[in-house]
Amino acid sequence: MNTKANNESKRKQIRHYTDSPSYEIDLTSKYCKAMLTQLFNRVCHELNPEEFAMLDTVSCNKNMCQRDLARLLLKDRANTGRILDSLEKKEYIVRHNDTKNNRLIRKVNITPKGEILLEQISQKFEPFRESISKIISDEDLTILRASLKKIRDAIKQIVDMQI
Amino acid sequence: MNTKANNESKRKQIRHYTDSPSYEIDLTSKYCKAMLTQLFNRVCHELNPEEFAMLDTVSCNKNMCQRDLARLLLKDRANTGRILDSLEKKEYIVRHNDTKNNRLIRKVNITPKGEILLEQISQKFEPFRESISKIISDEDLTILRASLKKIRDAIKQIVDMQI
DNA sequence: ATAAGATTGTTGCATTTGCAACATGTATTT
DNA sequence: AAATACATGTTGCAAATGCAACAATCTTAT
Repeated sequence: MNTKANNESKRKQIRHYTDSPSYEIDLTSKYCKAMLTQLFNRVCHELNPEEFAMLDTVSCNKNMCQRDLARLLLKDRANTGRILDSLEKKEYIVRHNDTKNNRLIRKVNITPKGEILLEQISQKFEPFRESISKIISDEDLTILRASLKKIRDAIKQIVDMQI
Repeated sequence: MNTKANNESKRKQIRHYTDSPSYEIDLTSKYCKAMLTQLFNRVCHELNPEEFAMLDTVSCNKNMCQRDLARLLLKDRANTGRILDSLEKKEYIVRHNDTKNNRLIRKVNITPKGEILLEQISQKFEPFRESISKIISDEDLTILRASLKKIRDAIKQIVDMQI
């Protein structure tokens, strides 16, 4: 084969990380995070974006234990517990002890107060959903989501998330 | 119009943040970061992923001042300076004082030692580039990148990044 | 001309995050 | 039965990050 010639040609033509999809995803994620931070600073003083994402996940997944929440959100158990502490203190969630495979766990559920807050915040997001639907077509959005999922699935098989 | 009936129907059907593209991008970015962290732990002890992204950006943008680098990488000036301190101490970059609009600035450039390291790391990334090209078609990758850029551009107009 | 404001980089501090160790209790193995 | 390994959640500490204040210098406004 042409491996040696290939290596020579590759040496000149570096593939930069900053041109990779991974980097663009990271960059875009930073933009999204900056937007969320500013939005919450202006509009919602009850939660920060991390607590909001956790509350939304709790709302979508009833009766889930902390570690499974951590796995969904890709956070470690320690910070998951701390965010839940904060949400519980503000009475947006409740925790109760339960068992899973005969092991003691803490299951989490959203309170009515939490549901109401989530609904209020969801309405404030409406303009952003609309603006995204204006700049990206439905078909492209479908492709975007599918591609992101493919990337996550591929990475899931390579690295161990050990949460 | 049907605004009131519309509101009623929306109240029941909450749009969850965890279903949004923004959330999926954030999640995927966490997967990518986890992969990078594990990869660097195994394979490269000279740099961490943040330093690597900075070095790659410096390599792609000769003679750039620190604040412009911060703007490209979406980091604040403080951390940009700290990462550059580390890279300079390891002799992968050099800084020299210069002026821009008659103001004193520090311009950054990669050293030959830095170029060599970057090339080595780039080659170790090859398997990942290949695996991504296997799971996502070229057309979908083009759409993915374009959509991400559209999202960044839209956010750029809404929020001030003040770096 | 003096004052106010802008640009660049650094420092210090508070918050967040990541990671390892621990406590507790359960399966599994020998 | 004892030992080992696993699952869940918590605690403590180190590292990373974000943010505001500062120093130095230049531009603009009054």
